[in-house]
Amino acid sequence: MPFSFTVTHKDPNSYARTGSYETPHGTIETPNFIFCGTKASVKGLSPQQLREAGSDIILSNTYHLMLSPGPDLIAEMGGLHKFMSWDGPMFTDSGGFQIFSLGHGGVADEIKGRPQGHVRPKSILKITEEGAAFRSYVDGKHFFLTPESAVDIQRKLGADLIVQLDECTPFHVDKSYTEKSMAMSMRWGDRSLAEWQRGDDGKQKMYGIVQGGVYPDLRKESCEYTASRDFFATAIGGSLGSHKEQMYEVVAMCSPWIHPDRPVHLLGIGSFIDVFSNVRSGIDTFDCVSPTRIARHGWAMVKGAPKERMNIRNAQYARDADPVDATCPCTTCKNHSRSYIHHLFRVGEMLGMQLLSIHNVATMNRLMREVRQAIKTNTLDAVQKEWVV
RNA sequence: GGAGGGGUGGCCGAGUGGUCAAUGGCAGCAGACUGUAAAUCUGCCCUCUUACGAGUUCGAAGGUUCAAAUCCUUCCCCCUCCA
Repeated sequence: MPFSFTVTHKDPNSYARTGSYETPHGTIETPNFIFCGTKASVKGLSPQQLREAGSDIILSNTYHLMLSPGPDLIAEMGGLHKFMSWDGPMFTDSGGFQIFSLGHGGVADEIKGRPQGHVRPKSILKITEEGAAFRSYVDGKHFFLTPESAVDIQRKLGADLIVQLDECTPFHVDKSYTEKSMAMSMRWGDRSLAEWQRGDDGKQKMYGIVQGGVYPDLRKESCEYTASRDFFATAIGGSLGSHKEQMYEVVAMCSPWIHPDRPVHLLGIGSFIDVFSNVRSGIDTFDCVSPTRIARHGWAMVKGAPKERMNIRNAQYARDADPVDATCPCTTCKNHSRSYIHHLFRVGEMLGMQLLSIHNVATMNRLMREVRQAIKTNTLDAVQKEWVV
């Protein structure tokens, strides 16, 4: 049996749990973190470096790979695992997030009403019942992504875990739009599932996505929908609110209604505090661009630091001979000083971004290891205090 | 010796009578970033002030003018070309 999910321990006081998640490319322990390699690359890191930093599973994106190099090319090259030389478990996102982000900007832009003035041409053209029409930001060519084509592309990419197409609903829409959008995502879910079942070769399993914005009744309805269908796993998506507390509420309002035997993924979330909070709502896997993105922007994630991190570009680190985090076992912290990495950022050497990416990836992996251990030993509160001040 | 060009805020470099505390870029100081169109973006960046605002600036010193970085005079310093 190439796929299975087994809950190995349940926290008596919350929905928190540990699990063992088996895929054709290996078994991972949960809760775990899935690193974003959107365009078949976790930016700045080789698969070997990811492994060395303790990573178990990575993710790639249907939309971006559809534009370039195209699913047929990847299939011709032996599939995404072989193409990018990652032999572990792999997840692909469906492109649902791009329906949102290419139409509305990023999460922060959308929630804050896009105050930064930085207008990009919209590259999403139209969303209809049939699917979403895009104009490629690469060459302007038109693409039409449907639930069926999203599954077909993901089949050609060949990740272990794939996702139904959904519309990632923005925050700034009213309830009736959110409800209509959710209903369409459900129909897209059925179509995705039908297309997946039609070509099922036993090598992939599919996630259904919970939508419903910040509304408890809609979230419940969406959870019940995914649970009633033959998805292997559940992902929580869509607008999770305008601030962290609201996000935790939205995830928590799903917990009672999500299929309890299936793995649960929370899409796009990944700070320390977010992991602790959402694990208690039963989240088994997370993914987030933040660890690798903020690394490229000079931020090191640090256990127990104020705001969970330090800005290595700050002048105070120019002559600091200590490692980024003396308690961190990663190769960056074992071999390099804050002073050196600060210097690399100052002069724009890409090694700086790479060293911090290694550190942040290793730190997320350490976090997840400690969270798993904490759940098993019922010490989640104490471990959280070590990580989040 | 002759002819010409130029000296602007840490650097490069606009501006050639008022809308100039002075465009830009770089450097500097901070910040944002959550299913990645992100090695991106934002703010600050003479002094004092939270801000309003005030005070000193455009090689130096005088002068013309209601008003000068911009015009005139002298001086100092740099560069190019011809000898």
